[in-house]
Amino acid sequence: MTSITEVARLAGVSTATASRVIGATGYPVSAAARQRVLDAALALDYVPNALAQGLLKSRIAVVGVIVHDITDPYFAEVVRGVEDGAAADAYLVITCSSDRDPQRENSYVRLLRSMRAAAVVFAGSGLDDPMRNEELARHLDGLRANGAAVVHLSPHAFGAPEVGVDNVAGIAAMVAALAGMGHRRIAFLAGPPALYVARERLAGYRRGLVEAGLEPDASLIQHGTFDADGGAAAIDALRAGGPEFTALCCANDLLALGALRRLTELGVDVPGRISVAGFDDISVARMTAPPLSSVRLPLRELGRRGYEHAMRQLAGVAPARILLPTQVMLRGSTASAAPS
Amino acid sequence: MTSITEVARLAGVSTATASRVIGATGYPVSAAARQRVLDAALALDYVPNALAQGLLKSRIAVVGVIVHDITDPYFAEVVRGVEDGAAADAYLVITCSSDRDPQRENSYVRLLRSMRAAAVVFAGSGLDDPMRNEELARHLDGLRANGAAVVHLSPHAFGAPEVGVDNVAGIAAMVAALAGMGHRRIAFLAGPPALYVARERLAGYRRGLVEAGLEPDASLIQHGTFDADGGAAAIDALRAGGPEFTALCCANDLLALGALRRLTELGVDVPGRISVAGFDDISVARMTAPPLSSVRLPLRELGRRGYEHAMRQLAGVAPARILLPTQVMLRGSTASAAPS
DNA sequence: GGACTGGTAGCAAACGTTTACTGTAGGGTG
DNA sequence: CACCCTACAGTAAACGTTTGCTACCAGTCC
Repeated sequence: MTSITEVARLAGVSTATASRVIGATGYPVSAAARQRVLDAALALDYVPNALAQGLLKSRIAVVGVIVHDITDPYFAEVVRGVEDGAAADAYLVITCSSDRDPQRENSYVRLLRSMRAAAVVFAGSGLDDPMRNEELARHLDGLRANGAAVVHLSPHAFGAPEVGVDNVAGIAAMVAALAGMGHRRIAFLAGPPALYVARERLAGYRRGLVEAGLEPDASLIQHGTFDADGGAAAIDALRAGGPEFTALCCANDLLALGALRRLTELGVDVPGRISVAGFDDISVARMTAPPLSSVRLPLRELGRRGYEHAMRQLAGVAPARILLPTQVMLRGSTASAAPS
Repeated sequence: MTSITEVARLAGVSTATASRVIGATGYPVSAAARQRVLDAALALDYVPNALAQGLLKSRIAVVGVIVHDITDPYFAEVVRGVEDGAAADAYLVITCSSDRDPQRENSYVRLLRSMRAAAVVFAGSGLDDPMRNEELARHLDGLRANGAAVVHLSPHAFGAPEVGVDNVAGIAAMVAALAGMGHRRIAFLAGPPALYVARERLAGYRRGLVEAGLEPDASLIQHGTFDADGGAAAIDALRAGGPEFTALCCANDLLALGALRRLTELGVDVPGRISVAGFDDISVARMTAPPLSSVRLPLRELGRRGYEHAMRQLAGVAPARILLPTQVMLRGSTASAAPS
């Protein structure tokens, strides 16, 4: 493991000079010495020790991303976006799948603190859980005390995300689109009530209904887990409950995919009998049959902007909050309401 | 940013004693001193500096995973598996999406070397590209010279994976299953010819044909990119070429999903007219209509075992190679060959 | 009573960098 | 010629740990 000391020795200079050449600082070094150092570094296959550098700076070129589960396409996209930004600066990205378990999340944050990660990006939504949030608050303070940047990409207990997505407008736009197709009874799969992002989306649904002049009906709203199984279960619950509806709007794509699968199993014609719409527009949405109508979220961009926001924080600028726009994508899973 | 020095001062002991308490080494410390140190650490919210520890050990508790693209469900699963293993040891996982670009891969490996990552897991397959492989060989040597463990999860230029999946047997089993349904003309979407893993899967296809007593026919094999667009394009090419076939076996699920989508667009009945089978069994496979028959790969386990293999390398044991078994999952996209 | 032993504790070096500070030489300026 | 400034080079301290070595103390054994 070659160190800068050996490079300096081979080049016949002090470690200071070697460091100044390698680090490409502006400090003046004679052309001859510079060349000798460069040659030596190449000959010895010298790679600087980031730990030593980090120790000195109390910060290493690493960003942690806390996600629910990297296996969830939503988060994979976001992480990729963070990576895109990071790669440009030679930063590395640490992925932390917390499964929304407060304990795991805390232990990840602690590890990131211990390695002096330059920034921590919370990709997922916060959970309304006083116990958890108190502990989280302590950790956030700790992170910031360590000089790390903290960025949220979803609403959380302590406020709005620094960089986020306009969930309310997005869902409202989808509801408007469905209403525009003649749907009057639009059910909603809302996900877990404790998840702040799910609440925002529910609010978007309500706003969409109001704007379309439709009557809210609590029996049309189903809560549950935020994944495909939750979507399937919600279908069963809705059908058991008996409310009539011709369209189903979902708080995310996984719910919609699960609902779609269950409806297909039950022999319900989509979109003939029921239109189904998702939210997030993960890449799978295009691959189902029928392809899923959804609301496109610029997830990769969200990640990249989150990274950039963090870097600006580190640079001392306090950047403005950003809400990225969404886009309704109508595909085969939605159609005009059948004339009743 | 509290250091162990402050903890020691508050506890009224030397840093050595504080370190021995915090580090939970076996070194004897009196109960009184131990308690004072613990109290001080808690009061100051002390978090050890992993950079300083790493500097001393020339190694930090971090594993890098080189993937093609974290957005590809195959790799997301593998990364999650690595995370599962790592979490148990309080290791962190760095995700590196190289897009199979040699230059990006090399720069990631260099960064991982610079931070003295304890291990690097290459999740994706190698590419038959002499230039690239020469440079990669240098980096692997560098990694090992740094004392890092190196694990491959797919075949690569320098040999078989330390922990892998039985691609040949897997595809052969699927071909056998299709043949068992009466299919005699089975086409194959093979992916990029330069990718070692694609070659293995092609070999599995050939072996499956031979074992089923079927005639190989080069016109039934389509190469292309390893994603959904590649699958769609391959369908067009096959249909333009005109060879008859009743079943389509794909070297991975993304190819199959793209093929399925294109066939649906073209109004071809799946599985009535053509059976379609994928490989990998990513979670989306269950969500398409019809649900995709595929070969289940224990991807998450692959990642976890890869991590464990790396840890054993670090511990000085030279563990045996492992080939994980696969499982054919028959779903709605495959059916008996129509009597011709 | 002296030597030894075992349990604790601390000193200080080492890991690989960066950088403030000091030093030196040479050239320009008054 | 004296002075100062600039360009370059080196010394050494500092970052926060861990750990080998030494030191102290109280028993214990002969």
